[in-house]
Amino acid sequence: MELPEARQKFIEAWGKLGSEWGVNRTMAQVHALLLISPDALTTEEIMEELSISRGNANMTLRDLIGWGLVEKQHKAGERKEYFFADKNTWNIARQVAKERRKRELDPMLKVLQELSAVKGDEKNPAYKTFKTSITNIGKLAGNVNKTLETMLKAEENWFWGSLFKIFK
Amino acid sequence: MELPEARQKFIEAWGKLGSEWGVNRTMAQVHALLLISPDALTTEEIMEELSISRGNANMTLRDLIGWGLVEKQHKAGERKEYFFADKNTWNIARQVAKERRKRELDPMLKVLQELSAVKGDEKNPAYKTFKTSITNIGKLAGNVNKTLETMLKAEENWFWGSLFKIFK
DNA sequence: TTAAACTTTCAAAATATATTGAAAAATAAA
DNA sequence: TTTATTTTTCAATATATTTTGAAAGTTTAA
Repeated sequence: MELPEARQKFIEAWGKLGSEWGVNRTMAQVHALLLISPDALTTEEIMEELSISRGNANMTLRDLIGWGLVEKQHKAGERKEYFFADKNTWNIARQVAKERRKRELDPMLKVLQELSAVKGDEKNPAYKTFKTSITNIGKLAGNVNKTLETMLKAEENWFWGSLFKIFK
Repeated sequence: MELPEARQKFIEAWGKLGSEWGVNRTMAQVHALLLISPDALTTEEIMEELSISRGNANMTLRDLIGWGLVEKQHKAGERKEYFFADKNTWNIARQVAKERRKRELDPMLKVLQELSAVKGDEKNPAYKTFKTSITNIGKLAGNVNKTLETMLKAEENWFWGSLFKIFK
């Protein structure tokens, strides 16, 4: 397979994966494009390559910057902005984990906390089941949270190395 | 907080979380409802409680069964079907991990495999960057895959225990 | 059989999400 | 300042996803 076809396929696959994980497809595709581009690209180039509008490109790039996956770059003597993606997959994974924790896990833990204070009659099966489920989900979420905490602090080698030492 | 309000809040929160992770909101809500219900419910009861149509309830329940999260139950002398969710959070997590791996990670690994065979000129920066990115993403995906493999085989205690032993 | 109870299907409608594109705003050189 | 360039905004539009509901299908009991 030649490069242009391979690039196209990767951009498509990354976009599809993103949409399966609740990430806007275009955002995943812009990220994919930047991941395989050696140099920073202009909005214009991104619009061109992915056939998307200026507005879409602009918003998507801001989102990617908000996720900490892309950075602006300016070049000396140039008016326009260039965009560049961190290509270190460990950084990417950590950044995504960090943001999703903040946006989704933290609020969920808060809700579970609130819900665990529900009042009711211990003899009521509906009450007992509710409490048990909430408690168990809370424990799982807590474990996930602690693991993410560790992951965020860790170096890549150490993290996977430790996992594999244990998981044989 | 009293039980009815708490139930409502949980169903809402679970639905929202689902939609952030690419799961149809209604599907997550039906799952939530069954998770906090001590007994198996009929389609009728689910429709009523969540104010959804028969068609929607039926399709959603089939999906949940397809994900291995819900089971049909029949009661002696009854015509209609009852639906029941496994309440063990470890089973739920494993089931979801297993299905998503099959549906998303496996196909992605296959694509990355194909793409790593791209032909090109080692002197071309676009080629070099592409190859490096694909290789690195492939390595990360491989590590995730191995970790999931271990998780799927493991008992809950062993899995988290091992994580924490290492992660202090 | 026949009929009642229940489940499934799926085209149409409703809703939600993403995208466009042109105007307005911001920025920086002349 | 004025002008040219670039970025941002956002109402309108397009697209994608979800939901409905009624008809068709299936199952069981009489």
